[in-house]
Amino acid sequence: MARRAAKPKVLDTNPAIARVVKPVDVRRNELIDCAQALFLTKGYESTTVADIIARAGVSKGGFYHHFLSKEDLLDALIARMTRQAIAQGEDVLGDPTLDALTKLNRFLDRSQQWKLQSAPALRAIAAVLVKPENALLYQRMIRSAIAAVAPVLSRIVEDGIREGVFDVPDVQLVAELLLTISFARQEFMAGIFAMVEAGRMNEAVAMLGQRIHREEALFDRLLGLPRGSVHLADARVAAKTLARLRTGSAD
Amino acid sequence: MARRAAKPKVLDTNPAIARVVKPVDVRRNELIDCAQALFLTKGYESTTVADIIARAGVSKGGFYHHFLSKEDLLDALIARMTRQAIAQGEDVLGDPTLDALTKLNRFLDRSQQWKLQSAPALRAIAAVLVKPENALLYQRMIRSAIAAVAPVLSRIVEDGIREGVFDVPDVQLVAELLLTISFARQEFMAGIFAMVEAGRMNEAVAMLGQRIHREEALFDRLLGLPRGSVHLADARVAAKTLARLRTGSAD
DNA sequence: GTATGACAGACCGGCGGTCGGTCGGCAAGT
DNA sequence: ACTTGCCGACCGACCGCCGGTCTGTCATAC
Repeated sequence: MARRAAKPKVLDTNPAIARVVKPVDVRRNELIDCAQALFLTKGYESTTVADIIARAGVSKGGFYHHFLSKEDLLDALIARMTRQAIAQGEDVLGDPTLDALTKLNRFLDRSQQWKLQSAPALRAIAAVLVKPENALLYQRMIRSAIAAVAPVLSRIVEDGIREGVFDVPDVQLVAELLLTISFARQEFMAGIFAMVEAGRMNEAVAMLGQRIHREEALFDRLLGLPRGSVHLADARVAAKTLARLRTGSAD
Repeated sequence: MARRAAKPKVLDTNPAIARVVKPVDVRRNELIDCAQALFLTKGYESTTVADIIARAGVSKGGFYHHFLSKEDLLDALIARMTRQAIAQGEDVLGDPTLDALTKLNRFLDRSQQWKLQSAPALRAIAAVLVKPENALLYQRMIRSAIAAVAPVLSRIVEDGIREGVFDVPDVQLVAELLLTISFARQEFMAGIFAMVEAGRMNEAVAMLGQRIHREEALFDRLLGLPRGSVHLADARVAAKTLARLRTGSAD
């Protein structure tokens, strides 16, 4: 029997499955939601568009009506994540009464807070993201985040220079470096999480604390600040979060 | 006609195509050679194993006899490149009469020399590597290179600390940062190359020179050295290389 | 009613990977 | 020196699956 014989003459007449029509934004976001959940658990390459549409309850045609390709969906996902990320923490920047160093520290504290409260999710995400097969996903996220946040950081640094407190040779470069360090921390954290799950809690806490202090020193240096100016994160709080993480893990 | 009917009863009897047998190392390296050439021109994803075997004159079966998968071949390629990279420049490190700063500068100078003499190839490679579809290739190369070179750099930095000249909070972290900066330069260079090809040579030279000076300042700072200690690259030489690149480009 | 756009799903080409089969070259037996 | 036998390098038809296309259908707005 030839393959092409079964031309779609009459289809979609199945009354059991009702066709649901939704506003474009809703459908788009539903698809992005599903994709996000799948990408961050199975990885980008391993997730097929069949997986996505199955979870979203949409057909292939529906999918490609909203997105040009699988990668186009990834773009949309990254864009949404980036938008959400920069939305929070804009208020800190707007306050003109704050000096640059305070702004920076508040900014760092803010992101620390956010990381803590979403630590369980981040643990899983970090584990997936570090896997080599997700290089594309990883790179896109980081580049997009850097592109979005670097200008914000640059503003703060420029303020600091104007105030005569910061001293940096290249604002843009330093801002990107600071962010690069922050993202490199993700790989470090993947190791820490592994350690915690292996039961070597004390060791993990010690390493994390040390890392934080050393990164702070690096930040100070890069920004031309006296030692102890930048406050990256509280080591005790971080330790507590790790402890909470351990009890929360299912395996 | 059913698909499976054409079972391979008798095959490979075509006398026109002789079967060539080669030593394993030779074949493996031939395949890696072809893959390298293709990956660095077409990109990793766009290169199919059909492309590779066509170029190498080997069958599918031959390919999978030597490699477990396309990614396994990539691993082998990266490993070979890394091996070659660390092979050169080992002599600098071995010289015990040199102080750490001199070693570092020689090390940087050495890699600068290498980059200059292979500039045309690097231009093409940079253009391909920066494309998002090659994220895997890019990430693997960088990670492998960092993993290989970081210990070498760390050694130098540790020597410098022992000499009381360098002052860094975290040797490993700083070494990785230095390398990260160096690799981030590749993206910067892609922009410079584009500028050169657009005919804005003066602008490109100026930007490159500025970048070099600023990176040097950053290196000094990260290593706790007085300004002007680290000599990354000669701006004039770099400018000349750019000029040579322009005439050498085919388009 | 009718135009429009959201959605359905059979289909396609091509990809990475598999598998039964083939044959060159070396070494042991004579 | 000639045959034989074996091993592993090599072959290529085939497979399953995946991203993407295309024809066709239906809900909704006007």
